[in-house]
Parts: sequence; C-alpha cells; structure tokens
Amino acid sequence: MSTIHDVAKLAGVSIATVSRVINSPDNVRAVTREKVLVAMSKCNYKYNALARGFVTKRSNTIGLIIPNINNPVFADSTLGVQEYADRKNLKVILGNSNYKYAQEENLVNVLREGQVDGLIITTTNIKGELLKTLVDDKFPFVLLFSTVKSGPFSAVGVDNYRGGYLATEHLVSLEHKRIGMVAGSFSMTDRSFHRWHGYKRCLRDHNIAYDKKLVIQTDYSLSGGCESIKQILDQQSPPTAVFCSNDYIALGAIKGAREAGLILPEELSIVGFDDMQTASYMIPPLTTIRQPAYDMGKRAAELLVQLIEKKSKPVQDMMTTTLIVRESTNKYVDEDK
Amino acid sequence: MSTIHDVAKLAGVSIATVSRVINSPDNVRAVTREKVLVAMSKCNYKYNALARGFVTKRSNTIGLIIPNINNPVFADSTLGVQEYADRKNLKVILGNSNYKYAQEENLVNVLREGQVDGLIITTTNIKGELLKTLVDDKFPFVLLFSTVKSGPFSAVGVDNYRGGYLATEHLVSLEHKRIGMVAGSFSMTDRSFHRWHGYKRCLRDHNIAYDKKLVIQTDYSLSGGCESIKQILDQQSPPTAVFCSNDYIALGAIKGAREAGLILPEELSIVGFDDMQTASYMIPPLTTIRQPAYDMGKRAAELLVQLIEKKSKPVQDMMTTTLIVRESTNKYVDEDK
DNA sequence: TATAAAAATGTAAATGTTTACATTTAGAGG
DNA sequence: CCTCTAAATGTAAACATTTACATTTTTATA
Repeated sequence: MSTIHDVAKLAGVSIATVSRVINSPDNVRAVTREKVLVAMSKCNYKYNALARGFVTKRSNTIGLIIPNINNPVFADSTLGVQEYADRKNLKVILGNSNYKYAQEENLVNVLREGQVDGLIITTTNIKGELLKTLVDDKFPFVLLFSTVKSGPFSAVGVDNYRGGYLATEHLVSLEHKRIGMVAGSFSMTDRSFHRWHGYKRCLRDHNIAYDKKLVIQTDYSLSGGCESIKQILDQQSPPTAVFCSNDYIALGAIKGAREAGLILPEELSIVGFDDMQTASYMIPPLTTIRQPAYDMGKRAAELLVQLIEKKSKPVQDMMTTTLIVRESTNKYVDEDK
Repeated sequence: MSTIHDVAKLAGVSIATVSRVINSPDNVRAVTREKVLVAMSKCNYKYNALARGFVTKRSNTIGLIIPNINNPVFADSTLGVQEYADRKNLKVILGNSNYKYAQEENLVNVLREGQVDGLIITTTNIKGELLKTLVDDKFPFVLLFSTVKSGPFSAVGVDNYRGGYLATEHLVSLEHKRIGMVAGSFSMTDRSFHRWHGYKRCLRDHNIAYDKKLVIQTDYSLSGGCESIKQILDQQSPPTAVFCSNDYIALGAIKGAREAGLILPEELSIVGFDDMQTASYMIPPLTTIRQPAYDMGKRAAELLVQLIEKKSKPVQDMMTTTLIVRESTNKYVDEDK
C-alpha cells in the first residue's frame, strides 16, 4: 500500500502538496496538481480515511439507531437519512435496537468510541440515562420519531397525541361507538402511549365512555397484531372499529380479524398509523395516519449535520400527521336494526 | 478528552499497560488492572477507535451494499448480517445502490478508503469491472444473493433457475396453460434473468409454448408490478396464472389484477419469489418460492469474517429454495366448459 | 536462599495524515 | 530589472494508539 509519501517522492513534491491536491486542489498550481495526480495513479495510491479521521477527529460517519429495519416505516426513514448523508459525503452505520433499551445503550456506547461524528436515535426510552449522558457530554445527536417538543437536543417527530386523536375522530365521524385500540406496548416506546392518550381524549370529547377491555397492548409485530385483535374481538360486546398503533400491527390485525370470520371493512373498521409504503396495497387499502417518515429521516440528518458543524442550537421539528382515508374504514351499520 | 497517556500518568503505569488492560486484560496483574480501571473512570477516558484503526489497519466495520432497504427481503438479509456482525463486535455501514451500478461503484470506492475491513455486496451487475477490481486488489468481499456457483470470491445465493422452475411447475401442476411472468428488469440484476430461464425451461418440459407476449419486464417496485400486470392482462388471450420475479412485485401485481376486475385466486393465480415476512399476511396469502434471506445474510457475514481473518479460501454457498403453497394459486378452471 | 523461568511492565518506534508556520516562487507595477 | 505582494510549496510537529523488544518483578524449584 502506497502512502502520501510515496506519491510525494514520485512526483517530486512535498507531502503537504499531495495532501492539498486531495483536500483543496484549487490551492495548488495546475502543473503541480497534474504531476501529483499522475504519480498517484502510477503507484495506485489509496487514500487512507482512517488516518485522516485520526488527525481530524472526524470519521465522516454517522450512526443511525432504529428499533427494527423490518418495519417499513423505519426503512423509509433510513432511506431519508441516507439520502442526505450521501449528499454530504457521510457514511451511515445502522444498528437495530429491537426495541430493547439495553441494546440501544450498547450501540450508542460502541459507536461513540470515535467511530461516529454524531447519532440519530429512534429511542425506545425517552427517559433513559442514555440521552442525559449524551447531552452532558455534548455529543451531537438528534432524536428521530421523537415525542418531545422541547429539550436540550435536536429532535424530529410528530404529534402522536394529535395523530391518535385524528384516527379516533375519523372512526367517530363514521358513527362508531365501540372503538378499540391495539397499542404497541407502552414500555417499548412512548409514541404508542401518546397515541393512546389522543384516542382516549377523542372518545371523551365525543361522550363515548372509555372501556379498557377494548384496549390491548402488544409488541410491534405482525403476529402481535394478529393475536391481539382476536383477543379483543373475542368478548361480550366487541368493538366495531379498531385503531392500531401502527400499520405493521394493523396488517397483522386485518389478518386476525379475517381469521375470526369478519368481513372487512363492513363488520370491522381499522385505522393504522404511519402510512407505510405498502399501506395502499393492502386489502382493503388501509386508512391510516400518515407521518412523513422519509422526510423526517432526511430532516434529522440535516439537523445532525448542523449540530456537528456547530452551526446551530438544538432544534425540535414537529411535522404534521394527516389522515389518509382509504377503504379499511366504513360507516357503522347497526345490525340489530 | 483524556487519552491513554492521562490514564497512565494518573494510575502510575506506562501507556502500554493501559493499552493492555483494554485489549488483553488477562495479561495484567489484578491490582494493576484495578488501578488503571479506576484512573480511567476518574478522568472519564473514552477509547479512541479511530486511533486504533489507524495503527491496526482495521476499522472493525464492514460495508453492506443492497439495492433497496425498502424491499423486505433485503431488510431481512440485513438483519442477518447485523446479527452476526454484532456477535463479532463489528459495525455495519449500510448503502443502497437503488439498483444503479454507478451508485454501487461509488459506494464501494468510498467504503474502501480504509473505512471498512470488507464488503458484502448484493450486486446489480455481476459482470461489472467492480468485482474484478476487488478480486485483483485482494479486497475481502462476499456476494449476497449471488447468482454464481463458482469464482474467485465468496458468495451466498440460491439457484434462481431452479426457483423459477419450481414456481412455474407449481402452476403447471394446477393445470394452467397460459402462464405469464412479470420479471424484474434483466438489466438490473441477473437473478430475475435466471428465474426467467427456469420459467421457460419448465414450460418447455411440459410442452407449453413460450409466448413472449405473456412476459413483461419492469422495475423492482410496487407500482411496477401493478402496471405490468394490467398490461399483460389487457390482451387477446391473457394468462390465467402469473409468476412474479419477487414478492414485492407480486404485491403490486395483486393490486393491479384486482383493479382490472379479477377475482383472486379463482380467475388468476399468482406466485411470488422471496417469501418476505408479510407474504403470509397478504390477501390472498401469497404462494411463493422461499429463499432464506436472514440466514443468507448471516452466512455472508460469516464468510466475510473468515476472509478478513484469512482463515479460508473463497467459498460459494448455495442455499435451497422451497415452494411455499398458500392461497394465491388455484387450480385452473376452464370457463368455457 | 539462590537461581531459573515465567509473568508483568516499560520504552520507544511506527502508523499516514493534517496543518500552522516558514520559506520559496511567481507575477505585477514601477 | 528591481521590489513588493500574493500565491504556492515545504517543514515538522501532532494526533492516540499498538507492539516488538527490553527490562523488571514475581513465582517456582532446588
């Protein structure tokens, strides 16, 4: 492996000049630059980014921690992060926490060892020590799919409370009275928790009594959604509509409902959350609360870069959710009539 | 930021000893180790992985290049790679080529600058200069979702020809005579190409004439599948069964077929390829050719580590595909009867 | 207790860049 | 052709580790 020294010798210049043609070619005379370039290809020079990182204290790499790349909404946000990172010539290291806080801590610690200039974290535990430590150490990071509107760090998210409210309101407007919810476990993320509060509040605003038998917590998985809906459905007076914490759970729930013998959406309306890419390809196409995952990822990356370059104070960016009405929800029909 | 030197001074030992408690703690006496550990936490020492990488010429990071993280099958394989990488304390840098060879080249070049100890590549162009260069430079890499059974590099894949054959055979066994194919563009990957050959061969073996009007190439997207199936269906004698290059396309195709007014699977049978996680949650649940994406990712990572540690010669690992019969395929019914 | 062997620790060089500062060169204006 | 200024280039230190080798300490054995 040839180094900058070999190139310098071959080209008859100093190593500083070689370094300059790499980093600021405009500061070297055209003839010299040419000489160096020729020498470089002659000795098959490969730039050593590790050495550069060592001296500049920059790896030009950022870390992205998400719960699970299998969930399309996280895949979308990842794509957004990458898009912006590419533009800035940053690499992105991806880690899955699998909704486990311990795993999240572990990832952060590993990545912080100088491997990464900053972090984008979709956290599972907003209250954890982890974030405090990062703040204390002034380590650049931004929260993605954040639930907080203010704080000593940058964040991009969405008003989950409002999203939950919106979803429920849609169901109410379709004259449903018994509206259930399949919620992602509150212990796993508080996003689900806020959506649940929006759901409850909306019921109250419309004088519908909250019935805890219609709410179930599950893990963020297809099978979780499938099992849970069956449980909810299997009781005295089952719901006629269900709000699912996210589309992924909704996909499972639709399958579960069908397996329980229901016809959708006539006998059961379902609303999801996220608007993942395949939502409109589901049968029935899923009515859902859209959050702009791709844009959120992109924005998070942008904020992170600003932080790294110390160009800005922490910023919290809350994007808007929108109700996308498709065909998984239906006006309530009273079968007794 | 404190360094190994600060720790050494504080603990009253040499820097070599500090280095040893980090890298091979068993080689230092318990009392000394304790002293060092205490000193470390006292001055809030943070290990500098960049400096280590610089001297050891190892970043403990591998690169993973896939076409698109949005396709669940690539998400699955990514998870497999990460699982093994975690076990070996390796980080993984993820890059999306978006099925563009130029983007793939670019990613490889960036990552090779000493940032990465090895690469796992799901290539879009098996014939490209890229692989040759990597081989020439003896840079450790393994091909994932490879189509080649031998060569001067490690690879893990699946017999796509056989997979295509299997899928078609299933349709033939259901007595279909007009069997179409929605293929991913051959120029994008040769996996699709091989599946198509398997399809053709199977038709021939069963004395069914190949009709090129029943085959269409599209990009690997949901909308691609949706549009293409409509096109195929919209002709004189449309197919009664269609083999889709992958599940992602199949998901689009199912939507397209429905929009064209067909009832599935009675009026049109569809077979996919991949068996992505959501395949069994589709309506109808998708009959497909399973390839073990997660295991393939894991195996690829394993082979890469062996290559990096120079423990092995290149190995090609071909895993088996299996037909998973669900409900998107149906026995052919002749409506004229 | 003396000695040899093994274990623990220390010393110093090496790694491939960037960069502040110093020096040289080129070009402009008289 | 000289002087001055600006641009180009060179010099050398710094970065935080690892590691081969040397030295010291500990342990085991006679």
